Amino acid sequence: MAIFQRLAHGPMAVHELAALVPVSRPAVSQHLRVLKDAGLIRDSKEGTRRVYELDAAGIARLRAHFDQVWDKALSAFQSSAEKATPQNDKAGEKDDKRRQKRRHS
Amino acid sequence: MAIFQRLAHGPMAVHELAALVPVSRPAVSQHLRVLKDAGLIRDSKEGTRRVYELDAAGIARLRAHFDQVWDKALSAFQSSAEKATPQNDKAGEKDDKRRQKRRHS
DNA sequence: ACTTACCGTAAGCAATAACTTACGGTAAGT
DNA sequence: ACTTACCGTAAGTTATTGCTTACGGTAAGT
Repeated sequence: MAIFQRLAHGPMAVHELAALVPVSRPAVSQHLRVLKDAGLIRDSKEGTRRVYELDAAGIARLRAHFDQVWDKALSAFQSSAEKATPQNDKAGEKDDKRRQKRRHS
Repeated sequence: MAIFQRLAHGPMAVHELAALVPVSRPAVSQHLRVLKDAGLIRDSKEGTRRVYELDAAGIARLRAHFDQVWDKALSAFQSSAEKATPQNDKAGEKDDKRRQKRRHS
């Protein structure tokens, strides 16, 4: 996470990243590897260095996945809440705006 | 996660939940404890049973936190990407990058 | 060509997380 | 009162994660 947040400030090489976190350089490489496998970052060779940067598409994808989880949880929650108290289901519609889905690019 | 998603289908008692996941009942209890400490679920005594259900406010709170992370990452990424390609980057890019070779650390 | 700078991967180890069994405790049925 | 059903917690074990050191490999400077 700390590594990910650091990359949000701009592309960086591995040894620069390693200087900013309290772990060794190979450890940073390993973190970068899982982030890359997850599609959240990309890398490019630049001389003997290897520069990593965020991958906006991958981040958007993960974000959409989480949004789906939250939406499903919240909508199912309120439908079951209505079923539990069938007499007041009119009072349960107060959060219309929260159900409004976020628009992605 | 599997336990959380199950609770999205409606409130449930512990032993019911345990029947749906491939772990023992105490393990489910421990997971529920973590989720409760995180404010994502609530529990209510119902006879000898204990029924758990999602906590909409806690979920919304976590969702907001994640949204903030994504927003920060994507916006920072965009600004740095614009700065990296103000016009055509073939001309001066190599020089610029090489210049900060071992300035740090 | 050799040396330097950077990097990824493998192997081994320590810390942590996740699970199981065992136990005790409360509420309801008989 | 006893029994049954349900549950949380503690203790101990196993699996997973996260890190370090060690090594080899490529690109650039000399």
